[in-house]
Amino acid sequence: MSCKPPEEDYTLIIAEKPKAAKSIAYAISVNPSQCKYHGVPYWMINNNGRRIIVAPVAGHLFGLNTDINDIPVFKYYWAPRWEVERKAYHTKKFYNLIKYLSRSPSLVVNACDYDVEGSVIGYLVITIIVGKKFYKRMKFSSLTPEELREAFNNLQPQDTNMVEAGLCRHELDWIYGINLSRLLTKSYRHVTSERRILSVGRVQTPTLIEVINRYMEVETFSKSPVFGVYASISYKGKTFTASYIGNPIRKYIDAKKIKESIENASKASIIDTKRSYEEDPPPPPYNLNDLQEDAYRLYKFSPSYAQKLAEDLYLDGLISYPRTNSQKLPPGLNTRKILDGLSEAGYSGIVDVILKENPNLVYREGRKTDPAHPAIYPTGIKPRYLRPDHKKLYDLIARRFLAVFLPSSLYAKIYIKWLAGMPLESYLRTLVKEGWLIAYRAGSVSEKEIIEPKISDKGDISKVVIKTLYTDKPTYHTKTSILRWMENNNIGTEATRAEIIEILYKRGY
DNA sequence: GCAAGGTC
Repeated sequence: MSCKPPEEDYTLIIAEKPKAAKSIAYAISVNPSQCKYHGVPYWMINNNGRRIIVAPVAGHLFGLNTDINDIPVFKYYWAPRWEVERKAYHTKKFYNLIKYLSRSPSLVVNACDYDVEGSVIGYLVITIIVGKKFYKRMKFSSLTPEELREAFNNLQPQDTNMVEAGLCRHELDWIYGINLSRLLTKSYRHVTSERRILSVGRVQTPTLIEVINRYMEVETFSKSPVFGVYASISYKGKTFTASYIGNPIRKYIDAKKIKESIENASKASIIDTKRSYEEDPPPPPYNLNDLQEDAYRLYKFSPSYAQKLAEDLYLDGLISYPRTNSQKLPPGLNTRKILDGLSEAGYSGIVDVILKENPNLVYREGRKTDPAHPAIYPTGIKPRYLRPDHKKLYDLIARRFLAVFLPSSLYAKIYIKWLAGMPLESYLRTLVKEGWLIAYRAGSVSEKEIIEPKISDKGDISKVVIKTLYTDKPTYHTKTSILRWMENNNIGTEATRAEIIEILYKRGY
C-alpha cells in the first residue's frame, strides 16, 4: 500500500503518542502498513476499501503564548510549541506529519488518552492543524486490542465538556502563574536590585508552602525528654533487649529507681510468652511513585533522576510506560513470555521458583489505578548493555515484577514477659519463610534463629541502661517526602511532580 | 522568562 495520503475520503485518527497509534492500528486491522514521514511513524489501513490513517502526536503540540512583556497580561493565544519554546523543537516533525496527512479527511477521530489533557491535545491538533470543527472521540482506558476495537466500533460524539474543562485549566494556570510570577520577580528586583526569577503556580506554590511549614516546625520544635529503662538478658545463648513495661517514664529519678531494682534482681524469669505468625504478602507492581521512593531509599536517586532513568528504559523498550499511578498489570499481559525473557536476562533462579510454585502465574496487584496506563513492568526484552544507574533501576523493576508472582513471606513473632524486680518485655520478629523476598528486598530483614522460650526459665541480666527519649522530632522534607505529600494531596500529576520539585530547587527557595 | 500539562 502506498504511504501517500489519499486525495479524498479517508479517516484520520489522531493518537497521543506513537506507541498508542501503533496499538490502535494493529487493533483495527490485521495488516496495517507502517509508513514514515521525516522519521515519525504512522499507519495506513485499507478496511474493505475504507482508507484509514492512524497518526501520532507527542503530547501537547500547542502551548499558550503572549506577545506582551508586561503585567498584567490577559492577551494570549495558542502557538505551536516548536515555534515558541526552545526545548520543544522535536514537536515540529509531529506537527508537520499531521499537516501532511490533513489534505481532505472525511472523518477525523481524536484517539488521544481519554482524559481531560488528551481531549485538549486532540482538539487543538484537529481544529488548528487539520482545520476541522467536527470530529469523533475514541473512548478507551487501556491499549488492549479488544478495548481499542470496541472503542473504534463505537465512536463517541465530540467531548466538548472535557475540552472546555481542559482549556479552562490551561488558561487559569497560565494567567495566574505568568502574572503572579512576573509581579513577584519585579517586586523582588525592586526591593533588592537583584535579577532573579521567582515563580508562582497552582502546584509549585502550595508545595513550597508545605516545605516551609515543615521547616518552621522543625526549627521551632522544643524537645521534652522522657526516659526508658532497658535490660540486656542472656537466655539460651542469645542476648535479648527487654524493655521495662512502664516505659516511657517521665521523671529521671523514677527511672533510676527502676534501674536499681532490676540490677538487684539476680535473674530474669520468664512469666509469660506467646508466639504468633504473620504473613507479609508481596508488594504490588510498581507505579512511578513507589519506584521513585525505592530508588531514593536504596540508591539516593532523586525522583526526577529516577524518572529520567525509567523513561530511558521505556524508550529502549525494556519496561512499560513509567508515568503511571497504577499498581495493576494490564489484563491479558503475556506474563509467561516476560518471565521467559527475564530468565534469559539473568533472573533464571527466581523464575524457576515461580514456575514451580505458581504454574498458573497468579499475581498480586495493588489498589491504585490510572485511567491511561497500567503499572510498570519489564517487557521481557533482554537488555544489551546498561549503564550502572540504568541497570540498578532496571533490576529494581524486574525484581519487583518477579515478586508479585511469589508467595507471602512468613514471620514468627515471639513475645516474652520477664520478671526481674520489675516486669520487662521483649518482642522478636523472625523470618521463617522467605517467599517473595528471594526476588526483591528493599530493606533489611532479621533472620535470627527461632527460639522457644519456656515459662519459669531464667535468663541472666547483663546490663541495664536508662535511655533519654524525646518526643518525635519532625524531620525536614526531602525530595521524596515532598513527592509523597503531593501525591497524597492530589497536587500535580504523575508526569510533572518530580519536575516541579526541581523547579523549586532551581529557584533557590 | 514566568505555569502546568502532555511526551520524545
